[in-house]
Amino acid sequence: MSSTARNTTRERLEAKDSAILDAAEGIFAQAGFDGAKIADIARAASVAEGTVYLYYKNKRDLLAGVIGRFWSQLTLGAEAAINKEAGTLDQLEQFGRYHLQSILNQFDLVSLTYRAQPQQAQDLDQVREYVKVFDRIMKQGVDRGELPPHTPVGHLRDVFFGTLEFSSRTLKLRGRSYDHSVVTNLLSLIVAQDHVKPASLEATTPSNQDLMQKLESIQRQLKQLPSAK
Amino acid sequence: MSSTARNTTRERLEAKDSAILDAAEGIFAQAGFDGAKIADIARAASVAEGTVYLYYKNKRDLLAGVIGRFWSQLTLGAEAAINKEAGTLDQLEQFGRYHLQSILNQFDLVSLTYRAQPQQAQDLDQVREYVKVFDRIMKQGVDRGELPPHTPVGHLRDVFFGTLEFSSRTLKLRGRSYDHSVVTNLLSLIVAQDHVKPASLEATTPSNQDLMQKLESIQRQLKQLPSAK
DNA sequence: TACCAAAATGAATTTAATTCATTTAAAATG
DNA sequence: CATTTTAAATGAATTAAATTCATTTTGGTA
Repeated sequence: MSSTARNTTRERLEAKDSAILDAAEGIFAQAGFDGAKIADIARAASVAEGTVYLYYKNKRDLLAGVIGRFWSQLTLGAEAAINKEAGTLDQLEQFGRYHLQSILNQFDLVSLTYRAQPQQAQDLDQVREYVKVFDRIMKQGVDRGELPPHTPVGHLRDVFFGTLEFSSRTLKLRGRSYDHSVVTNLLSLIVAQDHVKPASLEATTPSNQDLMQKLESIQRQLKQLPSAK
Repeated sequence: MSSTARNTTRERLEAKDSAILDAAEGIFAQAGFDGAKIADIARAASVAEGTVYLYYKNKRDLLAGVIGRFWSQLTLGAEAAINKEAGTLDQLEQFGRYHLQSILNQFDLVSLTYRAQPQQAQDLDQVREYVKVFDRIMKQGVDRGELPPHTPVGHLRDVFFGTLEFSSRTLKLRGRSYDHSVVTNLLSLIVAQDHVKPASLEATTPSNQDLMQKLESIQRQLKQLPSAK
């Protein structure tokens, strides 16, 4: 068995796998999970029904394959859409725009995401990877001093993704398309949050050190103003 | 046919409908939509399989019945949990607590909500009713002058429900229970935005906290000035 | 009590996922 | 290059579960 032969074999198999995923993605998106028939998917992929089961254990697993690939691609797209040189706020805005646009354009696939994961189990790995894009932006913001060290990233992550997903549903429901004001509003909310300390509404009195940190943060932002596009 | 007889008949039918819904709720919550078998539900409700179909057109319709009843009850509970005399911020906090607690306690049923509604169709009526609880609080806030007239209720609604739902998933995922800080953080986000003014504000000598707020206000303005994209 | 219509039943039907004995194609062997 | 071995593909048969429907039972009415 030459390594060349092995490679072409693997490629052939991967091409077939891809064809099955393509077919499944189309049928799932168009007909929904229950409406999609394995027979239709097999026909669209030009394979026999049984062949689908050589690549995926069952229908749910096939959906997981489709959804996993979808979120992987979304992660790549997000990383391409974010300017690594930009400030935290700009990066958040870029990501927010990209995210909202994507989940609106592929609304059906996003909805199917919830069908891919059994009950209250953990997210698909690929979704977790996607979420990390947000975490990285925030972490960098903290490291750079653009966000306070105690920024509640976990909370803000739920605010960010929760708000955008619910907004996308609202837009779909009303038959409306992408609306940048959704992202703008969300960001202004998070920006205003900038100062909130972890626990309570009655924030502790800022110390002189806090004031100094804040002033330094402002100073850094002022320096970025002219250059920042 | 006397009206008494008609009533008892109707009551008997409603009791059976209720028994079917109870059984279905239990089985659906425990086994998920796909895992739930009509045969099991029928047995749990002490009726024949065919009888279920006299009350509900099909399995999906039965789920819609279960979910609809669930959200109706949630609406009643929410209205009971909110003190009509309290200020807008307090009411929001009461509703936020109630909502997060409820969706955590009944996580399975909430998850099933997405199965009850076909694809990108409109929400179940009962879910819409529930959402109106939020709208009413906000509208009252505007009417009372506790919120500015231009308060973007639609946006804030998506922030509110989106954040709480994603937070509930995060808590479940981590095996954690109700955490009040989620609600507190969400409210502080909305408050910091200057959309909501806390009820009592005492005019005092400017504290460090006041200075901090002023600086942040300046910071927000700076960020919006020239570039901002 | 006898009758009728509504309600209930569960066996039969239907639909679609999944399996598996068989065939076909590809790779290794000599 | 012919032969053997192994992997991949096929699609008819099986299985599981939703849904239907001919038949029976029940409750109300005259």
